[in-house]
Amino acid sequence: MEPLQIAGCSSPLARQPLGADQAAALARVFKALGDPVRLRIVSIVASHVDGEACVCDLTAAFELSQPTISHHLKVLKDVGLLTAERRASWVYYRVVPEMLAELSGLLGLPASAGAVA
Amino acid sequence: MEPLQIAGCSSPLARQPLGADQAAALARVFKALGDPVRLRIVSIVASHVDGEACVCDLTAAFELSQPTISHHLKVLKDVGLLTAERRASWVYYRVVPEMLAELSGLLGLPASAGAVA
DNA sequence: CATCTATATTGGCAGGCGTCTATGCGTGCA
DNA sequence: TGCACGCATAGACGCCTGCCAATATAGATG
Repeated sequence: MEPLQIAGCSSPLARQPLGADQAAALARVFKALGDPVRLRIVSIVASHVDGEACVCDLTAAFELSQPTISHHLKVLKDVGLLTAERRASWVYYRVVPEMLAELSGLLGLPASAGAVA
Repeated sequence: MEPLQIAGCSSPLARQPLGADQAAALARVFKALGDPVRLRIVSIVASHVDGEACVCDLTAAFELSQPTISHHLKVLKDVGLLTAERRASWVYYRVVPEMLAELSGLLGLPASAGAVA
């Protein structure tokens, strides 16, 4: 279960139809973001001090069980959106900026393709 | 089932933790993109001549039944990623550039937060 | 080693999702 | 008016997913 290898698909969606393989790889990432809790987790981690947060920070932010948060973290890590690092008793998660940038660039339009004034 | 109202959340994910409501609204859109077929549909429509494609163009691009394609189109339309317009016997779909731009801006990092050369 | 804390894994369950076939609806045409 | 075509909807079925309680693992501490 590799974290995904988005070859050179930094071009916008509108340039040419996505291949089946690229679409499958990208869909995994979007699906990971397609959950309110996971979206908030990414946001919390990204906006946290030093860009990292431990699991205890996250469990405190939701009314969900610790295993559930751990599960969501695993999903986000598996698709390459987060990385984990253990320090002492705590595990700190960080976002992978390149991955967000990759998605952002993919969705980004080729300059004023339909932008309303 | 309104197509979503992403108020003024054009700021990057990392600025501050997403509220539960914003996260729920955004997750709907990402979830819609979290399917390989739908991702390819968006890409095909976006890259098609005149930026629009009819259902027949899409059914031809997949080895899936016509109702399945129609279902995916409904999902994409419901979250506001596509619009539909009937002309004669055909229904033409278009992407909503503002929606893609919205997502792109949200994922976009606040300038070189970790961009590798 | 015993134990406590922090996190991960397992297993189970209810609900959601993707797909199909069958059918309905709207449009163009003879 | 009737038929053919393009597309949407309805219903069914199997799989995936999100949630939890229970348990396992890893590190710190005594």
